[in-house]
Formats: sequence, C-alpha cells, structure tokens
Amino acid sequence: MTTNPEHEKIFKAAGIEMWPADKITAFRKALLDWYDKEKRDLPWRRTSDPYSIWVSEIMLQQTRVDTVIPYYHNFLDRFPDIAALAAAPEDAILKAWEGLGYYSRVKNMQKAAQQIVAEYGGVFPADPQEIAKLKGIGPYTAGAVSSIAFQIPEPAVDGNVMRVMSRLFEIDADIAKPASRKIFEAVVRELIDPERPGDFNQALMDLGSSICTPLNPQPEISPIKAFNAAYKNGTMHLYPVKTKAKRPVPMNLQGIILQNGEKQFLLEKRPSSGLLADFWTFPLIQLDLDALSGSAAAAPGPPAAIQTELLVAEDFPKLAEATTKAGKTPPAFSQIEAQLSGAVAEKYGLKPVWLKAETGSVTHVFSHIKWQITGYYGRVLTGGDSRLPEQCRWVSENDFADYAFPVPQQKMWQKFQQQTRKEFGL
DNA sequence: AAGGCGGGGCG
DNA sequence: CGCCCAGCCTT
Repeated sequence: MTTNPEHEKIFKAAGIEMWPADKITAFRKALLDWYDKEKRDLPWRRTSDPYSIWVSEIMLQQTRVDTVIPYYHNFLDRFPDIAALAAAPEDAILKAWEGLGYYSRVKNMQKAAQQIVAEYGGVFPADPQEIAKLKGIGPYTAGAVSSIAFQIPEPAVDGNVMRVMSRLFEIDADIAKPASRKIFEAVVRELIDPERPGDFNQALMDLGSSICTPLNPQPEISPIKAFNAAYKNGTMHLYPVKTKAKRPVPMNLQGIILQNGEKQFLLEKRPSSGLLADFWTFPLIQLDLDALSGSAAAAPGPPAAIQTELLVAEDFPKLAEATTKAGKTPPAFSQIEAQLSGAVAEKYGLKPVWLKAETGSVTHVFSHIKWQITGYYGRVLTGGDSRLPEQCRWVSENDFADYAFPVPQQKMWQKFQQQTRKEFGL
C-alpha cells in the first residue's frame, strides 16, 4: 500500500502495516488541525530565514525549548548572519554557547558557515543533499531545515518522532540503535504532508514533547488517538523499545583554586579536543589517592610555615582569627596536600600555601562520566611566574566574564564564594 | 556498531 | 537521589 518498493521492504521486515491513502489523509488533517490550534509561539517559528532556523535546530539538539530561547536571541544578536558566524573568533562562539553543552555543535556550525561562504556564495543551500553535506548537519537536522525553511517533504526523525511512531504502529525496533532510524524515516516519508512538510514535522515533535511523552503519556487526549495502535491494543507501556544507557563512571578530581599576590585566580584552558574542549576552568588534577593511603610516606612538613603565618595575618585576618580561635595552627599539611603541592609544582611551577580544603567541592554528571571534584584553596607568593604553562593564565575576577566557563567551573566558583569568601571575608 | 560528548527536569 | 530526555562525530 505504498508507492515506494524500498519502503515496502523495510515495513515487511519490521512488521509494519502501512495505512491506506485515505487514512493517511485523515491523519495529516487531525495532526495539523491540532498543531494550528495548539502550536507554541516560538521565536524560530516567526521567521523563514534558513540561517535562523538552522541555529535553532542545532541548539535544540539534546536541549529543551525553554533553555534554548535566551541563547537563540543572544546568538543571533551577536552573529546575525552566516558571514558573521563564519568570521567570528572561536572564543566568542564558545562564550555564546556557554552552558548549553555539547560544544562541538557550535564549532561544527561555524565550520559549516565557512563552508557556505566558500562553496555556496554565502547563501544557505536549498537542496537536502547539499544541506546534508554541511558539518554538524546529520539526517535529522537536514530534514528539519529542508522541511521547515524550504518546504521540502523530508522526514526529520528525532527521539520524539520515533517515540510517536513506535506507538502509532507498535514498532519493536530499538530506538537507541542507529540502524532503527531508517525504519522511522520510511514511515514518515509515507505519512508526511507534501503541502506542509515543515509544520507536519514540527507537529509530530510538539506532540511528542507534550502529549506523547516518554513517561505518563496522555493518549486519551491525543488528537491522533484514533490512529494509535498501541493505545487501542493496550500495549502503550511496551513502546518505544529502548535499551538503557550505561551509568556514568565516577571520577575523582582535585580542583586547584589558587590566588596570587594580586588576588588573581589561576585559570587553565582545556585541550582543544575531548571533554569541554577549549573551555576554561580552575586547574583540575587527578591524584593517585590509592597509592597515598598505603604507606606512611612521610609528608614533607609545611615548607613555608612562616610564610603561611605571614600570608594569613596580612591578607586573611579573619582566617587567622578563625584558626587561632579553633586552637589550630594555620592549615596543617595533610598527605593529600603534600601530594597536591608536588603536582602543582610539577605542572604549574608554583609553590602554593594551602589555606583551605573542601572548598569549591562539587559533583557534575556528564552522560558518560561523573566528576567528583574536591576543591583546595591556596595562595602563591610569586606573581608572574615564568614557568607558567602556555594554557594557563592569572585572571582577575572582574575579567571572568571574558572566559567561557563550563557548568562544573561555574559550580566550583559558586561553592568557593559561598564557603570561603563569606566565611573569611576574602 | 559503539562510544564520546553536556546539561537539565522530574518524581 | 536516580530516573528520564539524545543527534552527530569519530573510531
């Protein structure tokens, strides 16, 4: 009952029975009538500019609408067109993406903008095949931009669409598997309204995010409940089929919060590839704590006890007062702190005096790793050290706004301010 | 095909 | 707190 023999094969293999033409027509009407009535008024739905629509689609990958809206406005403000994005400095585009996550998205988008300038005269290509060649544009985004910006009947299969379709047709394919996407694309190609492909795709996604949700869906109020095989057969709880992701692996790190004599903080730029590439954080190191707990490796005594007292008395009167009251000498060197000093001396050529442990300690969960950062605050006497690595910089707090901070860094900074700043009036 | 890559909302 | 949300790139 399809026009396409390729689709026929796919449907047969997946056990899908495609609807007759009149049912497809009725489905389009039910879905689009609902969309016309209920669609949200979103900024990128007020434009037909392919660049703006492209920006919105890249931002909306793995990111909620409410989160995206302010970033969308700010980004278009700073980079109003393809040429502006292509020419922007990297730190500017990272800053504009700060907090959004998956930062390779914006780097790839800039590469694509440069591609468009070089190969398409700066004009966004209006052909799905050409669109799909752009860096960072995969099958979903190619379909979304083609259909929404250019009214080309291409499927835009995201997680919402796979969930909706798996329930409508009781499709057993595992939506976590890349290979399954082909099945859903074939289904949408059969169903998509050639008159309003962009609205059709957006309607499916809206439905998936509001009514046909992953948890606690409301099929009884769905505009397309009459088409929902899983609902009619009482199998809603079985769809979609999706294998679970692995748990993030815990990783313990030490966050090094150092200030120099000018009250500047040491920041380090992360490597240009990998996790949080090119973003700035307080130096993060990973001590081998297992090796530490074993032997009673004599911790070197405070290498600068006198300096410590001087520092504390001079720059941190409240800290000095607090430690005196508690009947303690200024921060004793634990084994960990001795290790820390060794690592900091080796990596950064600095000899800090540690003033507080467990400050700026935070947890941050990525999709595959769980960072557990223990913060250590210290001061260094020397100012501009010649051995400071290339990727490091002493930065005044007033200039933090010029640096792109990932969320774990923002958390460390917040914690440090709450725990140490207020406590000691630094 | 599998793994790397961020961040936030919900119960 | 653990659960959920997931496209594109690289390997």
